[in-house]
Amino acid sequence: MDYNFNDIEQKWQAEWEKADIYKVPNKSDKPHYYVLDMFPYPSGAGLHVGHPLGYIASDIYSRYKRLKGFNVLHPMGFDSYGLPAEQYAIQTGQHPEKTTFENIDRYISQLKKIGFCYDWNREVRTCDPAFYKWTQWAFVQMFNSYFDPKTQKAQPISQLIAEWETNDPKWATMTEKEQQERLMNYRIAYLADTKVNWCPQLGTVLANDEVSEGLSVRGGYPVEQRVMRQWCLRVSAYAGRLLEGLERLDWTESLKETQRNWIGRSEGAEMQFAIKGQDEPFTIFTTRADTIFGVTFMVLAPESEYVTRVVTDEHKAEVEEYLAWVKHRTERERIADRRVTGVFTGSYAINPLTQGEIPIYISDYVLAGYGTGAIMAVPAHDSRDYAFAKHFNLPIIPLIEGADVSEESFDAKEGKMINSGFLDGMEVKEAIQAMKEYITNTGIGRVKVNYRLRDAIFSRQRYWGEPFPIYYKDEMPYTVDEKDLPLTLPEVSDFKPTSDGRPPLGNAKNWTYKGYPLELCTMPGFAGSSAYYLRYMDNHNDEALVGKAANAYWRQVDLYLGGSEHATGHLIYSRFWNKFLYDLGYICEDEPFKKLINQGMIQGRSNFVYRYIGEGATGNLYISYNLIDNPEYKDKVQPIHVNVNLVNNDVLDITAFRNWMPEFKNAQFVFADGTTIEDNPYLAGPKQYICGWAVEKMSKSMFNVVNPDDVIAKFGADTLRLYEMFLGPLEMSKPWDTNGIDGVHRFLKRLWNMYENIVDEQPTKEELRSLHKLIKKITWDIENFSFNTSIPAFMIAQNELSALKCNKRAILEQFAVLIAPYAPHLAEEMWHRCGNASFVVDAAWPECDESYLVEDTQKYPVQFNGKVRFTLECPKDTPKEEVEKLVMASEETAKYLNGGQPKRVIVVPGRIVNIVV
RNA sequence: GCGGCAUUGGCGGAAUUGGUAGACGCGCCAGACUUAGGAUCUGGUUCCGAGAGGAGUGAAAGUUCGAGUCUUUUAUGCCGCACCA
Repeated sequence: MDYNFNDIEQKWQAEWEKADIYKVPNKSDKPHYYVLDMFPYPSGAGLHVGHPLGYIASDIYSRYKRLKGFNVLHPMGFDSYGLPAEQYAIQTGQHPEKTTFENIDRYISQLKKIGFCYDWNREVRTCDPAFYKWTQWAFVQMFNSYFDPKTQKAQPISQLIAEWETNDPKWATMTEKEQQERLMNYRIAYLADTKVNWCPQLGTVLANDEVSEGLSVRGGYPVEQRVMRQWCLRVSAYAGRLLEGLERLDWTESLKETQRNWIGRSEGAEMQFAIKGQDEPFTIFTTRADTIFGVTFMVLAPESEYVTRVVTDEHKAEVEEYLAWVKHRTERERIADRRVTGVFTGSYAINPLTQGEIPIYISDYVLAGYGTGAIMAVPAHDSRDYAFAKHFNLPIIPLIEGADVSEESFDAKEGKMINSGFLDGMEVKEAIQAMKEYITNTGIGRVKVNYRLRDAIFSRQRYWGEPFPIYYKDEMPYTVDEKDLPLTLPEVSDFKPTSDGRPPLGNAKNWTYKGYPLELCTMPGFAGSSAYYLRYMDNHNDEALVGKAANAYWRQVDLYLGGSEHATGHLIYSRFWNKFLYDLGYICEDEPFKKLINQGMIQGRSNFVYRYIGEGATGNLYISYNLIDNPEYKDKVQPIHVNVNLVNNDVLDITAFRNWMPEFKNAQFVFADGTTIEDNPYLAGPKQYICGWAVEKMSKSMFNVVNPDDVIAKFGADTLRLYEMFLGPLEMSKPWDTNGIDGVHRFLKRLWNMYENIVDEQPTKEELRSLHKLIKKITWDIENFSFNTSIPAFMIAQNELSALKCNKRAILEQFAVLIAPYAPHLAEEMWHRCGNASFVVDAAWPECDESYLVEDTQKYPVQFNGKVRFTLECPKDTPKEEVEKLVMASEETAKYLNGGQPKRVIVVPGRIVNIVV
């Protein structure tokens, strides 16, 4: 009986679709469970074999949960607004909607072939007006809300207005524009002049997580700093809650740590320093208030608002020159070039404790966006201050006993304080505490918590994104009425910016609302992905993002699977977005994703041929990998990537290679045996050309991309699913190596062959033991997301049952259920072969009966000094003392004791015996 | 610099509470069937050694009757953050 995976898979996929068996109701007596995959951005290249890894794992889990009696929500959709489609549109003139939809269609067809149990009735697309209506709606809510620091919650901004109307006489006297400007300082979605990452090549600003080392993540173009008026989301207000919420999440420690770093909480103090000759003091932030006796200068960020106040006339020219120089530097230059730079302002601050005068400098090592943009410099105990002090010859006062600061600063928070007035003799930690109390009591400062997390810049000067539901009246923004949402993306004559530099929406006709101009920017990629998981719960609801009942039923994502590259972007933004909706009472859970697993990256496994470039090279001769270290070829070959699809088990398909590209048409080879003559390939094997290999990123340019469609055509979706899991632990990154796939494919064939003549006989004890061992193992594996170890367990069980010539329905039927999450098509066929008319998806997960696992005898490995010498078999539940007697009486023991006496005999019941000699 | 994760045969990896290291698969070797094999089946395959035996989980030390697993030090690789005061 042939394993005709093609027929089996197509047949069942059609049956499932016909019966709509993956449709999930929003109401059920069953317990609910929500399994979510991070939805993909449908790129033009289609899926490669790395993409479905997480989808397969979550599919196994979903199917398992369903078999366990849960109502499982397992949806899929598409993150379909974004830069690549628009860049492509600019290059080709094709509408991004067209290419996006084509890509989505391709993704869907690829995904469907793999046999996932997605409820496609729930599909969402972020570029669909019915979806982005709710993205815009959420933005309007953010515009109309403020963050109340007392309750640490978002509140309607009407409350703030009401309070000002009653308690702030100034409010009534303000013009509408002034009122709007004031409100703008409170709104959760607000307009502000901010320093942004401007990417000239992309023609847009980018969020911090979209920039890496001064280059755009998408495209790798240079990014520069610019001040622009932008929409921002007050994410930073939620910093404390975002940090604290991590405690309650079942995420990996490394991911939580990444988020903690990104949020960057630091506890310190704000302190006021008087400026000599001025009335108004200025404020600095420090985590080391204890070092105030060692302050020898102050530093302001170049963009600090204090700068104009402290610059004296004599230093004005010099300062302006420095500020101009700083301004022209790009982020990239600053990162690359960390020379100490700075300029003296001419002013002096007064140390509030010593009353000493300390010079005020400006330097770009102090960041305007963090703390107050001003610091007190303690060169002895901060390496950055130290470098600055050395450069400008400023004094360095050590504050910790025994610290040698002649060569470098002593940054550690340990040791006894010296030169520090009333702090002398204290440990650093005590001193920090004492100083905090001192500044609080004397009023020269206050204890303050600072976060590194910045507000999210939310404007993009692009076309292919959600339009802002905002229009401008008297230059102030107002929201489009909710009844008029969605505000649909208009057609434009050109996807590029307008000739006068306005964003592409400037090319749209009649882009107005109530006669006023609409916002020209669109929202960033993360807008649509920030609440999509809520929309799946109730995606056909026209009245709300998610209906109360649906949300109360599903509550939150129980299991979220995706790549770790979203640790600081998407996973921060959606937590923020979720908390905001929670505050306003639209949803019932404060955190969106209860448990989160990052699947590892699948790397490519590249293959190489070695072109001979030594003496007399024709450029047409290729040396087999096993020979390249021979003296005659060593250092005379050049590795060339070869398409991995032309290679099998590292053996090159010569004909396919010659046909691959014109330059290889006449390729000649030195084969593995050292000869160049191509003999009849049917004769005596090794006329083979062996390719070298390396693990690299999976990419087109390395010719190591493997398409799941090809794998499915050759081996079937079930083999693909099993093999992806078999590769290794889900969370590890690992290379895709098609070589091993035969093993699992053969296993499925052998399994399939067991279902030929099924009989209704009573299973034997051995058969039941095999089955129940398997039930126990697979259940444990799935519960613990250890999918890779299930495949060997199936193989072992199949081997055992096949050795027992098992063809009993009672066993084979259960086996089919167990393997159904992994290989759903084959399992369905096997299930039906056992005589079932229902779908295996609706079967019940088998329960392990431990009584079948009990063995009659117990094997004890017997160790001598920790080394196993032999095993002793004795009846089950032999008492400890009895086991010891049996061991000591054994001939083998006498042999290894060699006449000596054991010092000690350790018997661990049910486990092992160790004899110490 | 800070933080997280990893390191086990030729390769991917297994070992779930400290208890027989190398399961399972690939590859390789031998055999069977075969005109043929990139098909199928059987056996072998950590290293050294003919064997008895010895060594062995990146390295070093420690705890223990017993360590891949626990502790300390250290090396290498991957990932994240990084002038955040």
